[in-house]
Amino acid sequence: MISFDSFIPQDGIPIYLQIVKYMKSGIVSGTVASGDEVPSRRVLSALLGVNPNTIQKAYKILEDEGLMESRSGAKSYMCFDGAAVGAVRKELLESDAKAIIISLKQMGLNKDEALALLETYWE
Amino acid sequence: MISFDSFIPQDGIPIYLQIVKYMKSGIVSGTVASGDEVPSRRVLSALLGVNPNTIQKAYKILEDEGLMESRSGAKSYMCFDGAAVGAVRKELLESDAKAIIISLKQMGLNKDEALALLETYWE
DNA sequence: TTGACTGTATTAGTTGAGTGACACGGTTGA
DNA sequence: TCAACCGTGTCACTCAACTAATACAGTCAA
Repeated sequence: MISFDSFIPQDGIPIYLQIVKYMKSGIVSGTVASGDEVPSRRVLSALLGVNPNTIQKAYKILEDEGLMESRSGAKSYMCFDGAAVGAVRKELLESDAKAIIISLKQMGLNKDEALALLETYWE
Repeated sequence: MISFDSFIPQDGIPIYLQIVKYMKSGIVSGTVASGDEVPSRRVLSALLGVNPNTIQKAYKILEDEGLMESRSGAKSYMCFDGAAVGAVRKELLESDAKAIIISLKQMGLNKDEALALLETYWE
């Protein structure tokens, strides 16, 4: 069963997108494996304090992207191959790096200052 | 007049929040000074390709936070002191660093890998 | 079969963003 | 001086996206 212990919601970004990203991050880091059982819509919605439909929206995206399988009435499972992992990894790294660097550059930081900032706040 | 040349819109985040953050980043980096004239709602909306009301929403927030002054019919100007700059700087660094590190940690990267990622994509 | 779980669909409320109109301030020229 | 005009900020209305509330339908084990 996939764990959502380290899921940290952020303001200003749709929850369902955060969930999609969290799952993809898990795929990349290896904490989410193909065949893993996924928490039901209701269980996860109760855990995160949101509506089951919000979870459904996230799961639907993962299903449409071929990373997950759902059957009406039955439990849902992750389902992907090695090529998919590579694609997701590339997608996440590029989008994250881009967003991060935009933020830091707009603040007028140079590369060294940015690296120092990450050092400071990492823990 | 404040420049928006280096404003880069991002998907999934409300535009008015991005504008607020961009202005605050400018305050921190020194490209935006107290007394600087602010582009009118219409001018900036045309420049960014969004609606004047979206700009208005961003400006309203900056005004409510005491960083900007607007008078009906007249031009708007930035207005803040040194203490405000320090507060905004702290706010931005903490929120950005937090968001960045959440993203990277969820992907299972350790500190060294995160620093290497930033090096790679900085340019 | 039955009951408790599962995924799915329909509907409504809140928030972001677009369209248009109004009201105020400062400049210009008679 | 003063009236017209243009740019400015502000507000009310509308549409779409995100989230919530509720009801419906399928699966599986006892």
